[in-house]
Amino acid sequence: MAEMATGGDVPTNNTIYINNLNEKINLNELKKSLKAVFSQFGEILEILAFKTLKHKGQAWVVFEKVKDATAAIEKMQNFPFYDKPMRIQYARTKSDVIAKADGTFVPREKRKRHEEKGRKRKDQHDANQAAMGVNPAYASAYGATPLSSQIPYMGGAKSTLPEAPAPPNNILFVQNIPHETNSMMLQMLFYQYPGFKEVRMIEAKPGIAFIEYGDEMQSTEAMQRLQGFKIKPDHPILITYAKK
DNA sequence: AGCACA
Repeated sequence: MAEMATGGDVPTNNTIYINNLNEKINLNELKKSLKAVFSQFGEILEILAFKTLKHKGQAWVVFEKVKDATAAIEKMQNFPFYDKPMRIQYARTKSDVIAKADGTFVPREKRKRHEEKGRKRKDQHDANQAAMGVNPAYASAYGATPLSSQIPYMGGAKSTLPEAPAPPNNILFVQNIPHETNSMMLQMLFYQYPGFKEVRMIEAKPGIAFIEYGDEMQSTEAMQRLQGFKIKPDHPILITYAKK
């Protein structure tokens, strides 16, 4: 039943386990950036990260659907995140949110490693197995918003901007960015289109950014794909060419 | 390196 094609030697799971994360980044920002990075693959139920010795530099991202976790592993493996390549695998065990949703959650006791260990392991294993099938309990509980539905496709029609549009440029000018957005989030968004070079945000001017691509064809493609993208609900970004 | 359930 386990498919081993991706993410190392661990069977598929709703949850991805990420390590080699930059330990200097504070947890809130880290989680926000992870959310920004991985939301493109599907609905995320939860992101967990801890700063304890044993768990720093690691995070768990729980997807509603296993296939989204699979896509995330394939597409984001070794992605340079805060200057370090992410290492991504499936998590070894099912996340509590998932177990709760499919009815297989068994509260775990305080860690005791001296007694009944084998037996508890087996119970956990059985619970995991029991949930491997279809899980209608949570399948419809979350309204995933596919990336495509967030992107108003311009369909070749000229966008009628109030001001004279700038001529094509390999650098894009992005406006209406939520103020809590950081450059890593934007990098994640724009990196997925070919030719991506860099993101530049101006500290003194929140809400805008410049995104550079190798050439105009590439910047144009990215602009069309990400035009109106909502980093935050009811807050579509506006992308134009930067002025030369 | 390190697989959790703040």
